[in-house]
Amino acid sequence: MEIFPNNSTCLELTIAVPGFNSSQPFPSSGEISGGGAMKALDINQAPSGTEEECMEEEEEDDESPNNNNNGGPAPRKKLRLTKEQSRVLEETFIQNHTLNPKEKEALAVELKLKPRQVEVWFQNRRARSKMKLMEMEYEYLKKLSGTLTEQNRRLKKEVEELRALTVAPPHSRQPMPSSTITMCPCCERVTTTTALDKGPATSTSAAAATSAAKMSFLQQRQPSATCYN
DNA sequence: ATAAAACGAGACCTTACGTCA
DNA sequence: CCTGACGTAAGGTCTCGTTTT
Repeated sequence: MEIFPNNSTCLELTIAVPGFNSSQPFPSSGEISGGGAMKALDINQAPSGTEEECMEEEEEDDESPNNNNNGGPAPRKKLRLTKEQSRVLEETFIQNHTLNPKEKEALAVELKLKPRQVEVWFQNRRARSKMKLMEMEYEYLKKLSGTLTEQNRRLKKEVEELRALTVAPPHSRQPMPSSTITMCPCCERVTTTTALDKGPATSTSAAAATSAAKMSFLQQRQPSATCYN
């Protein structure tokens, strides 16, 4: 599973979620049209009989038992979409995360729902997708944080070892300034320039060998001498 | 041409209902 | 049967882009 593109500089995430095309996160339909009056509609209807049956009788729900309680606020009834309705909505969502008014209307007719219901379903579906994406993003960043912490720990240890190796014995040489060992934050290359160029300052051959090995290791880590970042 | 009002749509937050353990 | 957790449909509000005045 591909998480971040290598050159990503923002939190744009590309995660393959089953049934969800993340390469087109939330495309705007770009369509402006009427239809705002749908907001006031009460689309609740009384569930009578089976799930399937209750969906068959749309368009007459304004007189449903929900509204028969003498002027008081009608108790909200939970509508459950049928499996088939959910399947069609899901398939449509995979193709496009937003619907223009025509598509919404057509889908509503096909599913025997009201356009407002289709609209709400898509709103909630987008929200769920986003939440799932954010959860995955959170998990990824948590792992990344752990990895970087561990890497940081190792590099600090490495720097300490290098300092110990490159600092001369007390009587033979001045201690090396700490600024001579640096690490480029962008390419993670350790740069040791000043004193090391003059060769190992240790007096014993064993220490010299160790130092040479370290230098060899470092040179492997930094194939080019200069970082232009 | 520009600013302000109006409008529409999506995002976001919240509530309420149905289901299940 | 009761209860709490969870999923989800839907209501309300906010924000932003576009159109109209």
